[in-house]
Amino acid sequence: MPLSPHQFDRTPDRITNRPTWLISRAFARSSAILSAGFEQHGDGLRGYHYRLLAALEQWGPASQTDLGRTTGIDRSDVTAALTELEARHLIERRADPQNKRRNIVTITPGGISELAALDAVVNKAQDDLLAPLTQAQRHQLVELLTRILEPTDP
Amino acid sequence: MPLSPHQFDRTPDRITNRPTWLISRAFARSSAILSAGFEQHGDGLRGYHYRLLAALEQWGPASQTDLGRTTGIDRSDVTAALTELEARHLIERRADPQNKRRNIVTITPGGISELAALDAVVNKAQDDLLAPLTQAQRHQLVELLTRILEPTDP
DNA sequence: CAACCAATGTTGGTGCTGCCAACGTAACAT
DNA sequence: ATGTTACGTTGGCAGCACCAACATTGGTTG
Repeated sequence: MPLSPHQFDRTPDRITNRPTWLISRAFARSSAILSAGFEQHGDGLRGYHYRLLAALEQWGPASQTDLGRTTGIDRSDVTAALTELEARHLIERRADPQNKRRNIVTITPGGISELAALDAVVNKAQDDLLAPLTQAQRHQLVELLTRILEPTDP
Repeated sequence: MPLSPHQFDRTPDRITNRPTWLISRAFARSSAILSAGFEQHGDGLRGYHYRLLAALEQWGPASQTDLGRTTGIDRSDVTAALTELEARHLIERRADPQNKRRNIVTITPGGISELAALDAVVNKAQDDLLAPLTQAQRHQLVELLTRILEPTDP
């Protein structure tokens, strides 16, 4: 009885239990939740902008290359995202007197409050995503994912 | 001492310990590993093709809409990916006599052996990705991710 | 039966993310 | 002084996810 609907109520085993598949699905859900949140509170800002603002707020002024390194965003994408942030007066770029090829990027007070708003969005996304897990399980998940990511840093 | 290099040897806390961030990084790693593998054994096939072949091999012939439902791929993307698979004679499309708007998609013997090759790539990707984890931890991770994904199916 | 609505495949387009190549300028190394 | 590296910028590409519109076909309802 091919093509009957109840044949399709689960994903293929070959795929379902594979970490790479699960991670891609988790990422899809996570992205959907985040972008929905960004769209609501959206001044058109997205993940890249959030990462950059967070890095700036946490570490203070930095060059664009350093921002790229710490946020995992390519130099060229950093340039584009910063331009959009600058247009909204959320960051400032000024030339480094010590090194004329370098821009020193600073977060503005407006950027800090925007970051706070985005933080709320991102925090809520964590809860939405991890709703089915207990606190201990959430911690476990973070631990495991961290371990996966750690040894590749250098 | 702003802008000193050792200021940047870690990612911002605000981001680092957040599941959405970790998942996005894990996905990035996973994608990189997979696409590297696909490129080596690549006849230009990518994730979509693998998912579709796997679904067909596991469940037998199906309509495109059903394939989309089970693989989580949009109808329009299913169409495109199947066209590419068909050009390589890895699948066949034929009209459903019972329902003229429907295509019945079948995997060919060539498709099955291609799937086997891709399976090897995907299996290796699991090992590469989860290298830092013990078997128990891998199982734990799968369990946690599955739990996150489950309740949103309906 | 006729009129409407739902499903199906197709086309074409969008957005986000992650990359890479090339360029000019500036700093550094030898 | 020369060559090499770092930096920011521009422009492009690929993969994944998603959406809108359309013609065709099937089913449903008045």
